[in-house]
Amino acid sequence: MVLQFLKALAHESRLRLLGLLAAREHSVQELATGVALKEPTVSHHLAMLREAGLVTLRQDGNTHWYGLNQKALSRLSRAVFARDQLAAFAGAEINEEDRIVRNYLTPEGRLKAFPATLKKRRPILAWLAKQFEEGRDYPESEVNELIERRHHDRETFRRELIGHRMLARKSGVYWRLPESEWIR
Amino acid sequence: MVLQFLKALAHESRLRLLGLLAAREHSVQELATGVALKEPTVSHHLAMLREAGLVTLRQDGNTHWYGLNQKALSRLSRAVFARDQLAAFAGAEINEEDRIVRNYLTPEGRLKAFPATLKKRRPILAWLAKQFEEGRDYPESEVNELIERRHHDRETFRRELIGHRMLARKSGVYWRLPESEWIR
DNA sequence: GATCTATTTCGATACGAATCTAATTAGATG
DNA sequence: CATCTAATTAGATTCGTATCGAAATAGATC
Repeated sequence: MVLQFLKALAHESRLRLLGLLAAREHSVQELATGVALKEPTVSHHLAMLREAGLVTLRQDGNTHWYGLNQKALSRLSRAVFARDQLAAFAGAEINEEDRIVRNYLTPEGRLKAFPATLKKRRPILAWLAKQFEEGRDYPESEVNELIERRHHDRETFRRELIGHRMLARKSGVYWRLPESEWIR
Repeated sequence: MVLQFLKALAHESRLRLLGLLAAREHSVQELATGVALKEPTVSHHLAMLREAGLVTLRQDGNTHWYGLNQKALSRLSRAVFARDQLAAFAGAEINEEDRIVRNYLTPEGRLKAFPATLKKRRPILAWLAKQFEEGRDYPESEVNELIERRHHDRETFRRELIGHRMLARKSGVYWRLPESEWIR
C-alpha cells in the first residue's frame, strides 16, 4: 500500500507527469508531448499512478482528463513520514524503552545526562548494561572505560548499575548479571 | 535529489531497514538478521539510504551503527508533497491563472460558481473559451451546450465571454476570437 | 453501420537495480 | 606483526519494469 505509493512516485517520468498535473488537468496526448514519451508509455505510468491513488481520471468523450489527487498525496505523506509508522514496516513496533534511550543519545551515541526520573532510569541503565558481555569478568578499570565511552560520570553510573543488580562486584572484579535478576 | 530520496524509500527491503532503525540504532549484522538478507546486500542498501541522507552512521571500533535521520525525513517529505514543489519537477511552474481555475473545478470538471471577483473572472473565462475551436462557427444551441457542460448558467457565461471579446456573435452565429483580442 | 480519434492493452526488447558469493579493507586483539 | 571480526567493494546473475510498435477497444462523427 504505502510501498505502492512510493514506487509510483520514485521514477523520473512519473514525477514529471505529476509535475504537469500539479498545474492543471491534462489529456494523455498532452502529457505525452509534455514529457516526450509515446502515449502507450504514458498510459502505463498513469495506470500505476492511478493504482496508487495519486491521480484522478475524468472521461469526456474519448478524451481522458487526468488530474492530481492532492488529498491522497498529503494523507499518504503523513503516513510515511511519521516515525512510528515507519517502524511498523519492520513489523517491529517501537516500545517505550527504545524511545527513551533514543532521546538520551547524542548523535555520537553518548548519553546526554543521567536521567533524573525513575521511569527513564531503568531503560537507560539496561541499555548500558548490555554493553557488557555476560559470563566474563571485568576489572574496575575496564568497567570505567566502557562507561566513559557513554558518559563522563563513571561513578554514578557504576553505582546505579550495581544498585539495579545489572552488574555485580566481588573483591574488585565485576560481571554482568542475567537479565532475569535485574530490578524492575 | 528528491528523486534519489524517493528511490531510496521505494523498496521493501529498505523500508524494512528504516523500520528497524526507527526504533533504535543497529549494526549491519543486526540489520541483516532483522530483514533476513546477507550483509553485503544490507550494506548496499544502507549506502543508498546514506546517499539520500536518510540514515546516519556512527562508527565505533569496526562496528558501524546506523540510525534514522528523522530531520531529513520530515524536511524532504515537506519538499515532495507541496503541490508547487511537485510542479517544479515538470520544469513548469504553476501560474496564478492555473491555480485559480483549479480551485473552481469540481472533481467532475465542472465550474463550482461564477467567480465574483474580477481577478478570478478572466482566467476562468479564458479556460472556458478554450473549449471552443478557433476558425469555426457555432450556432447558439451548440454554444449553450458547451457551456452547460461546465456550468448550468449558460446565459451569464455566454454574455461574459462576449463581453471579454473571447467569443464574437453576428446574426445568430458565434466564433472564438484570437487570444490577442481578449480583453485583459 | 463505416470511419475516425484518443486511449489502452499486448508482446518484445532493453536497461537498471537487487541479491548473492568471493575478495578486500579497516579496526581490534593477542 | 599475525590473526580475528565487521563491514564494504567487486563481479556475476537474476528479476523487475520502462519503453516502444502493433493491435485492440471505446467513443464520436458522418
